[in-house]
Amino acid sequence: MARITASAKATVRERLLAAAARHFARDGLKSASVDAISLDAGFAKGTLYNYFPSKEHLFAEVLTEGCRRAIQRYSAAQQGGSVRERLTALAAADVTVVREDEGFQQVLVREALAFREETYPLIVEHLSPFLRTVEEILADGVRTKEIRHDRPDQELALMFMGILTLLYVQYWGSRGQWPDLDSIPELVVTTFLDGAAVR
Amino acid sequence: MARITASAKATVRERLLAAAARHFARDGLKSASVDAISLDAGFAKGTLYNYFPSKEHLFAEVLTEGCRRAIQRYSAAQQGGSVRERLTALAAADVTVVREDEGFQQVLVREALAFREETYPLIVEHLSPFLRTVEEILADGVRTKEIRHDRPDQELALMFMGILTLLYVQYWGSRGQWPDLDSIPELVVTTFLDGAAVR
Amino acid sequence: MARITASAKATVRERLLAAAARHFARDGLKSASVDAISLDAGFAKGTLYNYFPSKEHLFAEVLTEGCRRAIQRYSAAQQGGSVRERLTALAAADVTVVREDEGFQQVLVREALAFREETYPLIVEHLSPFLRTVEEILADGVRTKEIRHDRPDQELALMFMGILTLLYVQYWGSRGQWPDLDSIPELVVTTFLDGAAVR
Amino acid sequence: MARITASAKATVRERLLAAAARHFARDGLKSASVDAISLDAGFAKGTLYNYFPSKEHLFAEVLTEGCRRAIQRYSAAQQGGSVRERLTALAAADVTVVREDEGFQQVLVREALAFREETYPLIVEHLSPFLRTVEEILADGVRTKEIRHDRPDQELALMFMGILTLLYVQYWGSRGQWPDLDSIPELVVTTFLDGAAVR
DNA sequence: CATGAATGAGAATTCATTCAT
DNA sequence: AATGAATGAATTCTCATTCAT
Repeated sequence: MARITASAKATVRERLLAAAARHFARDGLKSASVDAISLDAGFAKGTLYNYFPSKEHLFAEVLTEGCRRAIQRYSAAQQGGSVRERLTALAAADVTVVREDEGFQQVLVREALAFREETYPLIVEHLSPFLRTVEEILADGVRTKEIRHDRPDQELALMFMGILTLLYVQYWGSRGQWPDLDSIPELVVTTFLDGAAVR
Repeated sequence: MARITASAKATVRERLLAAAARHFARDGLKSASVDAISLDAGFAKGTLYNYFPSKEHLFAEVLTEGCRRAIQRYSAAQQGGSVRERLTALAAADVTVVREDEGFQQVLVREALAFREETYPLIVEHLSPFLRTVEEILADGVRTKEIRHDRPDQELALMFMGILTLLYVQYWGSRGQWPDLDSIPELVVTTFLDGAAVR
Repeated sequence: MARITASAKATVRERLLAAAARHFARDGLKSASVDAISLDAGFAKGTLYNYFPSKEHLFAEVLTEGCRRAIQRYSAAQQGGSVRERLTALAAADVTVVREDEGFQQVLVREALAFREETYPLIVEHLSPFLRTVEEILADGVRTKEIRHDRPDQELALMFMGILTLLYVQYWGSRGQWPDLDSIPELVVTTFLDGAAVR
Repeated sequence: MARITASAKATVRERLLAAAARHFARDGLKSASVDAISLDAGFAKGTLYNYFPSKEHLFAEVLTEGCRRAIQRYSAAQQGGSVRERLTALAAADVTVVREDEGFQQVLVREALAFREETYPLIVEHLSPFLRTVEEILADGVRTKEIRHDRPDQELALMFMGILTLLYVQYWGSRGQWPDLDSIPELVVTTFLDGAAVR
């Protein structure tokens, strides 16, 4: 089966990555089995090693690929409108990505919440553009007096992303019971902006 | 007075559990080593099996023990005062517990965020008393018009607990950089009640 | 099976080493199977790893143990007598060791002839006392005019050891046809001292 | 004139054999990699299997080819002159072959010293013409009283070849420190004929 | 009870070999 | 004829668990 086209190779690679994402999302790095991943992708176990030198490298590639795809999250953020509108749009873009790449994004979220030495830099690299986008929106909001200025933008941005992450976890954990993906953008924004207190 | 019993010589079982909590918190269920746990507790590895039938049982016991200890979280909640005061007190009590039993609480949080089939019931069992306490406070708040009534108490309570958990994760992940434990009660309450928007 | 006596542990270790020596002698480092060695020694495959951290370490230990036992080779050399008598005695002592530890000595000889980077230092360490003993005998012989002085002692000593090694290899290769072990001491000495030419 | 054909463009098979000889000489049968051999020869790994059915067959072919080339060793032996002169000429011819085909000859020597069942017949087949040539020279020498008659010609011939082999091993092992190739013919003859004893 | 040596199922990884292109 | 992707048997090594002492 030699002389396969470059695109065919890329397809195999993608199938392996996708299977790996599913397994890592469900089982974590340690518990996921290389054999099972390969088999799940439709190949014998040896095949995986023609594409990735080790389980750890495969995991890193899943993370990287997840990040690469997630770039759309923040690049889709629109420029104009109120802070509420822009944050909602950002969250909506994010939800779209998550819906399409559930495995990858689960792995990202799991790693983000685990804070492991080995993957921390990768995760930070992935999160920071998203965070910066949020910070910019918030900074604009402070200027327009939409956002309170008694808490640092960075901390607020972290909270926004945290609440969003939280809702994903809740979504995955409840198997879609509550919340569902579609309601997440509004939920995260109202939670973040308005709080629970009566005004 | 509690201090007297607490300082009493730890039983073998408790030492094993504490060591297990530390290791599970750091390494997770799969990566933690039975051998290392036993050794860390000051025993040979065989000893552990005189107290727990398997690694999985040990993990479950750590979870259970963590829950048992965490009961103080919500039982310490005071009855009177404003919603803000009561939620702050509840969070403060929670922080106290976390500070004392960091390993156990990390394991709980990690499991809570992973939503694994095997441990889900245990986690829910642990969370529900806490959640119900929050719900009660919020229900009181709705009655006193301190809390908005356009969102179900249950969902709001979940968000409160989620934000609290988030701050713990952020605390552990940043190695105490931000936030520190002491600032968490106020942070969670203001985030939850007030939101980021200017009023 | 805990609380085994120290001597029982040593026995297990020795059985593993002996089995390893047999297998390494026959198959070499790469082809020998850790599982087969453990099984051959009468243990399950995992047991070997309670005594040696890796196949390479095991191999090194076999080499080291072979060297340790081979110390008798040269320490048994008598002081007095003619060069011929002393060399014969040295070779005879060597043959005795080889007869008792055939596996170990085969591994040593194989490694000595392979000159691999990894084991070269160990081999040299093992050979040098033997070589020095030969050199001393030869130096005495030069003084007493028994040995020709037109070739460096070191090179002559290397040749002596080489011829001895050669005879072992020939013995193992011919499966004892020629030479047999008993005839080796005289053979090596007459080959080394007298040469094939008529005088 | 031989040089013309020799410098002719090597066929694929010959390039593969040459690469294989290099790798087998360095790494041995087991550790050498089919992949690396093919690549080293300038082909993809599949190509090798168009010429040799298996790694073992390839190894056997390297051995056979080494033997075929080594025929010059003994065929170059001159007829006239003293035993010393004839043996020196034989060794010199041998050294020339070794110098040109180092990889092949290293594989041969390694195998000769390992005495493995699988390759023993091949090795013997290769050695016997060389041995017979030596035996003939020695038999002539016995007749002319140049060679002692108290030891069988066959054993003496084996020792001569053994000492020669030994010097090659020592040359390879010391990376040319001692002896160098040029000095080997005289060394082997003087060691073999004269011995170390003063006459 | 505590111990820790022995166990062996299981996991990651290697690599000679096959075969479609 | 050359290629190199796919294969899967084989191998090393890990570690939870057992159990004799």
